[in-house]
Amino acid sequence: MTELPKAYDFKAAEERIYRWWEERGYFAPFNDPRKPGFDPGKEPFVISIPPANVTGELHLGHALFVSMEDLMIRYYRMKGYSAMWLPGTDHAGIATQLQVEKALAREGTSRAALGREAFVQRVWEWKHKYGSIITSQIRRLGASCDWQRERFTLDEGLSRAVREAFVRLYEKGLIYRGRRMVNWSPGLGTAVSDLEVEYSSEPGYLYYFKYVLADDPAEYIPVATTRPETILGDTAVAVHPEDDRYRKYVGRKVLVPILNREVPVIADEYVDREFGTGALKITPAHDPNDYLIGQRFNLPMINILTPQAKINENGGPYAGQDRFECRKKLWADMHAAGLVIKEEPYQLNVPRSQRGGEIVEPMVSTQWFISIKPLAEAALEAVRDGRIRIVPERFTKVYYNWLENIEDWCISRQLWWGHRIPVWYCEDCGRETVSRIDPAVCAHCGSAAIRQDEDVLDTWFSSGLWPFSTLGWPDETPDYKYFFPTSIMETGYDILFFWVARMIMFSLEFTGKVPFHTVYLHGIIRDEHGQKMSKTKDNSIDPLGVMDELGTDALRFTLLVGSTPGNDTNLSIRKVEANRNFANKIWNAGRFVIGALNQAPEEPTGDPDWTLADSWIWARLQALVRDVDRLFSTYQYGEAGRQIYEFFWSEFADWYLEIAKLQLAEGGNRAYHTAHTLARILDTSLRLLHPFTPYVTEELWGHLKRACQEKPGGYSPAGGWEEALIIARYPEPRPEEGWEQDRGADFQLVQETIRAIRNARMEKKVTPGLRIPATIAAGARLPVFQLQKQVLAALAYLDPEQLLLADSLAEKPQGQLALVIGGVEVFLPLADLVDMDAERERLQKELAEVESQITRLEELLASPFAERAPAAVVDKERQKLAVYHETAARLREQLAAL
RNA sequence: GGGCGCGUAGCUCAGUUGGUUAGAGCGCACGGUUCACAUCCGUGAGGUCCGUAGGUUCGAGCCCUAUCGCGCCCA
Repeated sequence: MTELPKAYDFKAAEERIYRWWEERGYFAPFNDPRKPGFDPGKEPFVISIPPANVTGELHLGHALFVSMEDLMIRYYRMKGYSAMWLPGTDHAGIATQLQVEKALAREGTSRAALGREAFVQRVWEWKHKYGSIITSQIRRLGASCDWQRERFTLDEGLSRAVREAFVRLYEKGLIYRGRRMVNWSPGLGTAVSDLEVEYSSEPGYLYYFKYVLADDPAEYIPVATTRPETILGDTAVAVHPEDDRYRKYVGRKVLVPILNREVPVIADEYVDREFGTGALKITPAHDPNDYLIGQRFNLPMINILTPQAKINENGGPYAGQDRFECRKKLWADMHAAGLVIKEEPYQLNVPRSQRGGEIVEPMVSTQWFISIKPLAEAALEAVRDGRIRIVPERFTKVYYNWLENIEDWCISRQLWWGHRIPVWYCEDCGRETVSRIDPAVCAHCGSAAIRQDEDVLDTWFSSGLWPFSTLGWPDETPDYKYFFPTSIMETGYDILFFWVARMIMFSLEFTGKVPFHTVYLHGIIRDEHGQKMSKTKDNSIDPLGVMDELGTDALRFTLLVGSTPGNDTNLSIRKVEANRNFANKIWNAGRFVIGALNQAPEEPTGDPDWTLADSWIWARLQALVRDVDRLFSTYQYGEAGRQIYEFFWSEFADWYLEIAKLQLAEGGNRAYHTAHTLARILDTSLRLLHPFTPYVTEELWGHLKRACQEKPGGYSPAGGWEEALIIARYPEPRPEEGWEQDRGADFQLVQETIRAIRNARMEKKVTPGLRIPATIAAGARLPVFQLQKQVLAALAYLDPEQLLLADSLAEKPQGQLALVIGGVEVFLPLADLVDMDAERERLQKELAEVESQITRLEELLASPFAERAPAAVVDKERQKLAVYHETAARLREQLAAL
């Protein structure tokens, strides 16, 4: 028999429990294809973790997805599935490379100085040193991942998968290298994909200037631009073919300002006559739309920028200047040359790099691309035909929309950290060798003078293979055969395109299967007032600090219960505090139950004779189990958590525990069966709660189990105790037995009576703790009240000696406070406290309220409602009306008696 | 320009397939040293029916239309 501490000490418990779970092997699937006795017929439940950046640090986004996925995996594990949650990290090409470069800069050296090989070596060292920080932080959240199966995108196996995928796509002609417009990040010195660019609305200017006709210096076409420096790369001026203002110029030449290069005036439908001057300068090398027009008209592309976004030799006098410096200088020179018309303030749509936020330049560059349309088609079909379901459903539309309008994906990055592109160029014959294993010679001419492409692949390319590459693909490993396709992909809606869509495309392409049957999308965590958390706003919450302060369970429960599918969640410390209190509530209710068990009789002395409270709490528990089951099956995890919370605190702790105290005090058979009920309700509650708050429930469950086992008298559940709560069976719903409604109604009446008396005591300022007399006229409910006399007396603070129960009273007690609860009347002799006038007023007010309800219901029942609505609904209203009638009658009697 | 979400108590949010004048936590007011818990217990106030206006229906916070405000995604 151990004394539990008064408050739940999560600090002492969490680490110990986590270690114990892991050591005992509970995180591994119980049915493991790598182990003897494996049964391929048992259904697995599998989640692959969204890989965290290997150099990242835990933030609330991690905390949310880890909590969600752990909730799912624990639930299905307890439901008896062979649950497997595969953890891992990705190499986060840009982020990691930047971190290491920063470190190098502090040491006074640089990537360039080190050279490629040494640099990559350095990054690996970095990874080995810091790479486990994020995973250890994920562990702190209680994540029951199968760490034996942990993967990293640059692992040998996953690298092989990347290689295989690349080669297959290349051989199918779906990967190509080309000179095309890409988004260029000057600071990073690499191309980025369309998705990695964010557009922000910022104030700027629209610059109006003159494009002078080559053959007539007196004439000009007015043109407007937001980026004057791109004038240097102009190769045409375009106007709308039906624009009368400019039609006459089409086919003639104009002079590029300052450079005086001759460029044609062309006519194209694309030009918006309303915008600016209605004439458009065309810079095919530095604007995506101009690029398309350039191709249509076969215009030359003049690149004016270096990779660092300085003006190159094509910029004439401006060569060597930074892009923004050039903007100013060029414009000043045009001013001086009389070419400027005006500037006006204009709201720009500035493309910025998702990482770092610098302005991205559209630039023509040679890169590798995937022809994505054929893959997209298959991915669309998989969702359309229901093989994959997206939760919440509205995101399917977003998914369709993106895939239907998808552009080829630029997959090469000018970085060193990542999967190097497996293409070798021959210096002799000039052709490409693409190979699964590094070639020694050119596949075409046999020359040894080959060199590998310098670039690496977009990190998302390897992430796209994640659900199957982590299971051994391209090999048909036992893991792959059993665990793939996985079950649910749980992640944020912000990476639906980046990751989810690409996994689906790749999986269908390479494995022929969908990677998962369900996509569950969660939202973003914001601060208390819905603001996005950011370092600059100083409103971010550090999950590690919260866990230190308030416990992991509190944080998890807050995130889980506070979020609904697909919606953002506002988090505040106050909420976490409230849930820390909940964890403590669980703990203390558990302490009470365990204490009760310790003192309870060893053996029953007879069959159970269930009290009203016993029946009620049991019925409520079973209803809860049914609700939770239903809610889990529809992904309403938050609602499930709320309902368990509500049950545990407001019903079990607030009511049943209080009544149990009385029942335990009776001793004997009643005490035995009460303790038994307490144990069963607590056990079931802990099971229900475990996926939400794993630590406190596991800890307490262990104590409960021990306390039960110390008693020989059968306090344990029918099926016996499992080793640990994490692998215990989740409560299964069972149908109602028929008695629940009536017993529930009886108990509710008792509750209402107690509340009414408490309220009256409060209003009349009766000394707390003073036991007062009472008379109750319960009518037909008399038997219920007779049985509940003790409960009533205890919870409403009545004097049991002076608690009179009757079905009706021949004469109303005089000068007493009278309460009406349905057909039940309660009289409290608070003579010196009762002001008759005030009483009359109170009763009249109550009566008026009840009468208005009666009128409302009578009208309702006289309306078409009575015939049109289902009988059960009508019946419910009729019963309500009957109760109101009774209440009104009692109130009138009392008024008359005053 | 297209699409989506949100707008419910002072604050932050829940609200099963529409069933009948809505709930929680925090906050607030008042009262509590009852042997599980002050990280607590009890009582209460607070929404003139759920942004606004219409509509469908016997019945709408939940469905439809329009409109206002806030936010997001895509172009």
